[in-house]
Amino acid sequence: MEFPSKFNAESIASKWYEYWQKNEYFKSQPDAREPYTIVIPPPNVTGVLHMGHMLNNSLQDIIIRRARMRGYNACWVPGTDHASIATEAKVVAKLKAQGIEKSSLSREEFMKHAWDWTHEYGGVILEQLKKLGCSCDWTRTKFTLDPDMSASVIEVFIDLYNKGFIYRGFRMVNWDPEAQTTLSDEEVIYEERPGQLYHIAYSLVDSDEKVIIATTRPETLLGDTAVCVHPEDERYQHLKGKSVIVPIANRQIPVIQDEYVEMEFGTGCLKVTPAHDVNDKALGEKHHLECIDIFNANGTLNAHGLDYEGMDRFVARKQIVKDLEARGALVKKENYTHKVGTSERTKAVIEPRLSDQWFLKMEALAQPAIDAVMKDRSVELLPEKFINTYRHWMENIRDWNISRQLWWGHQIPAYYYGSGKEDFVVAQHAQEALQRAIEKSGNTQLKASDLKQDEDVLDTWFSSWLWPISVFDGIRNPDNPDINYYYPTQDLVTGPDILFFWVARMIIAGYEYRKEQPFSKVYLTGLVRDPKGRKMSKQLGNSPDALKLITDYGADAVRVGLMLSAAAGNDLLFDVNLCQQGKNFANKIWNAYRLMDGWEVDAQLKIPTHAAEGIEWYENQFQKTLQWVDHNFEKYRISDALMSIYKLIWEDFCSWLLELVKPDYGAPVSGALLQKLKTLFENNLRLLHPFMPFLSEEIWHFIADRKTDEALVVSSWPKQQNFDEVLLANFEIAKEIVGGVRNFRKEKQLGFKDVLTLQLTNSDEPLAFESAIVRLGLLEGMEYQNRVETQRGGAFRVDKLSFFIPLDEAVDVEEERAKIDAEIKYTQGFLAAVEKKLSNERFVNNAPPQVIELERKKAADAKSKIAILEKNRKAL
RNA sequence: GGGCGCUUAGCUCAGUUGGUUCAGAGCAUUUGGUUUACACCCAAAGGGUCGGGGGUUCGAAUCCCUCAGCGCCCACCA
Repeated sequence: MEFPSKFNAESIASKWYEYWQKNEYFKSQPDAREPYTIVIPPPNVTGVLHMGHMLNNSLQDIIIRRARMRGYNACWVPGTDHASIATEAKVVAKLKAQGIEKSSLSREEFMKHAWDWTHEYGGVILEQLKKLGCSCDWTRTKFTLDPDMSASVIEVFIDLYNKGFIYRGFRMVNWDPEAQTTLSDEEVIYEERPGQLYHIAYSLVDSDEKVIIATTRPETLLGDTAVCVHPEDERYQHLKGKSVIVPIANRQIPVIQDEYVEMEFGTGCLKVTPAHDVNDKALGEKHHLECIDIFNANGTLNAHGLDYEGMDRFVARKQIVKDLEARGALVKKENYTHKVGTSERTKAVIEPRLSDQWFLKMEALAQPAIDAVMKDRSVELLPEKFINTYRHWMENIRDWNISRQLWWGHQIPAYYYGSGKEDFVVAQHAQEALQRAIEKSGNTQLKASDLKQDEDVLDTWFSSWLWPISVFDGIRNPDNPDINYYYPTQDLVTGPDILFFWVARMIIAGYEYRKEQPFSKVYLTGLVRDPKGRKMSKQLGNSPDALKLITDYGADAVRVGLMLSAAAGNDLLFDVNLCQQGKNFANKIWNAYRLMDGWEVDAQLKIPTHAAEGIEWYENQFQKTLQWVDHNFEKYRISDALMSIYKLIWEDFCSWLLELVKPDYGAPVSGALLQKLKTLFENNLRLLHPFMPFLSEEIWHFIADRKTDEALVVSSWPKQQNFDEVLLANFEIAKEIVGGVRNFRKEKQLGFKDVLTLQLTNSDEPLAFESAIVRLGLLEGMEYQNRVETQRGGAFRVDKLSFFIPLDEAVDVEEERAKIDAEIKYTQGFLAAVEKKLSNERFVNNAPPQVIELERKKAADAKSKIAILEKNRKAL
C-alpha cells in the first residue's frame, strides 16, 4: 500500500486504539515477569478532562508504555472517584435547577438521583482518556463506590475503630454552610481578604465606663459569653471581677483574664465567643464559660440571634453594625486584611462550629509513613523539595475529621440503639450490629428497627487513601494473587495540591494495611497555567478545551506539547503553540518516512561510501542519545528525554542522515541501504512510541506487515550498546566543515547547484567522514595541499584545519588578513589566560592532575593553532 | 509568624552535584532559500557582566553570607 502524503491524526488514533484494545495489549495478569504497576489518581466520576488530567495521564502513559516495551508486566489501573462533596453539590444544583430541593427528598430518593447522574456522566472522563491514548487495563476499572471497594472502606473503618484509632467527639470543626457539612482541615483554604476591624463599646455593669473590644465579626457578639483581657494589662486591672453588657443582646457577661490575649492587638480587649471560634472555645473551657451557638446549619441566625433570626450571617453583620452605630456603640471601624477560611469545594466562608463528628487519630499511624520517606526512602518524592513539606505536615499531623453530613458516599457503619452518647456499635451490617448492640447493652429485647445507622458518610479521601490496595482487593483478601503480585506499585503521578489529602494518607494506609509503601516514586507535577502564568480556571476562561485540542492537533501532538515544558514539580505555562510544535514534529516524522518510502529501489546497488559513513555515525549517535534518554527517564526528567528524541529524529536523522544518504533526484536507492534506514527508523519509532503512540504505531505498520504480537506497543525498547566517542567527535568536525562550505556559499552568493572543490591546505592527512563532507557540501572531491598558493578563491577554517575553495574570483586579501588577525588575537588572549593559570603555583599544586593536563593541552593546542594561522597569514 | 523554593538569552527552562564538553536548549526574532519528503520546511545569524553586593577557593552560574524581588506550604492572633 502506498504511503499517504498526509495523515489524519484522529482516524489513526481511533484505528489503533481499537486495535490495541482488541488484542488486549493493556490487559495484565500476574505472570513470571516483573510487574510495573501504576494506579491512576481516580478523577471525579462526573468530571471532564481538563489540562491537569492531560498532563498527569500523559506522563503515566509514557511511563507505563516504556515499561511495557522494556519487558515488564505493565499494569495501569484506571478508575474514578465518587468525590462525595463535589458530586453531591452538582446533583443538588441540578435538582435545584429542576425546582427540587434536597431537603424535600428522602435519602433513598436523593441517592437515586445521584446514581442516575453518575450513570449518565460517569465514565465520560475515562472515554476521554482513551482519546488521549492512555493504555490502561480497562478490565480493572474501579469506582470508589463499587460494592467491593465500599466493603473495603467499611472494613477499614471497623478495623480502625476496633484498634481505637477512630473516635466520636464533640469538637469545633470546619462547617461549610453551603454544602452543610463539616470539612477536614485540609479542605479549608485560607484566603487573604479585605475586611474591617470593628471597635465596639461594651458598657460596664453599674458604671458609665465602656470597654472597647475589636472584632472582625461583630455579628458573633450575640454569642459572646465573656470579655477577656491580659492579667498584666495595666489599663484593665480595675475590670477584674466586673461584668459588662453585650450591646444589642443586653446580656451581662464577665470580664475574665487570660494570658492568651495579646495586649498590643486592637484594644487589648477580646470578646469571647466559645461557640464560633477555636481559640474562644479553648478559653471558654478553661474559664467554664457558657457556649451560645447563634447559627443554623445553613449560616443563618437561629433563635439566639434575637431580632436577626433567619438572617444570613453576612446580612446580619451589616445590620448589626448599623444598629451598633445607631446606639453609639460602634467606636470606629478600620480597614483590615485578614485570612478567611473558605471551602475548597463550594468556596463558601467556613464557620467554626461545634458538633459531634468522627475522627481518626493520626499521630501513631503516621510514624511509619514518616520513616518511609525520611529514613528508609522507600518512597521517593520528586522533586525532592516536597520532602520538607511532607515532613512538616506529618510531624504536626492532626486528627482527621472523617465524617461528612452528606449522603453521597460510604455511610458510616455505626448503629445507635439508645439515646446515650455511647449507645452505639460499629458493624459491617445491620444484622451484625443488632447482635453487637444486644451484647453491649445487655438488652435482649432490641429489634432491628430499634437500631438507627449514623446518617453521615465518610470523607471521600477515606476511600481514596486505600486506592492502591483496594483496587487489588488487598483489604478484604490480603493474600490474593493480584495484591501480592502488583503491590507495592511503582509510580504515582499526581499534583502537589493533594500531597496531604491523598498521597500522605495512602502511604499511611499502605503501612497500616500492607506493612509496605504503596508506591516507590511519587512524581508531583506542576500546575498547568496559561502563558501569562495565571492559573487555568473557568472564570478566566483561559483553559483550553482539552478535547478540542486533541481534535485540532491530534493526541500525539498535544502529548508532545505538554511534555515539552513539563519539568517535574514546576508549574507549566501551557501555550497552544507547544501543540503546534508537536504537530509540526508529527508532520516531520511522517514526511521523513514518506521520503524513504517513495524512493525507487535497486536491490543490486551497494551502499555508497558516504551513506555507509552516515549510517555508522547515526548508529553511534543513536546509542549516545539512547543512553541519555534512559538516564533522563530514570530521573523522571521526561521532557528532557523527549527533547533528546526530538533532536535525534529531527536533526540527526532528518537533517543530517537523510540529507546525506538520499539518492540524486530520480536515481534509485540501494536496497541494502533502504533496508538499513528502515531498521534505524524503526528504532526511532520505538523511542517515540511512549510519547506519540498513535503516529508511531501507524508508521510501524507501513514499514512492514506485522502480526498481532508484533505491534509497536508490545515491541521492545532499544537496548544500550557501547558507542564510539571519537567517531562522534569526528563527525562533529565534519558537520562544521560542511557548515563552513555552506557559509562560504552564502557569502559568495553561490547556489547549491554550483559544484565546488574543497582544498585542505594545512594537512595531507585524510579527514574522517570525507565522503560525507564531500556529499553534504556538494563538492566535487577533496584535495590535500600543503600550502596555499596565491590563487583565486576563498578560505575558511574549522578549528586547526584550513580550507580553500578555488573560485573564479580574486581573494580579498585584506578581508582574509583581518579575519585571521582577529582569530590570532582571540587565541592569544585565550593562551595568555591558560598560561597564567599554569604559572600559578597554587593552581599547579592544588588542582587535580587531569585538570592540569587539560590546561597544558589547551595551551599546546592554542600555540599550534596560532602557528598555523600565522603561516596562513603569510601565505596570503 | 515559621518553613521551603525560585531569580541564567525576548519567552519557557537545562546546567547530573567546583575544573574538558560551560555559559546551553527549545521556541520566538532577523537574514537568505522552494521544479527534486516536509513552508507544519531548509540553511544561517544575532542575543545573557548567570537578580545586586560581599566572601571561600588556584578556580564559582555551581559553595557560604547578605540584600532585593517572586512563588509555594504550614500556623488559632481577635
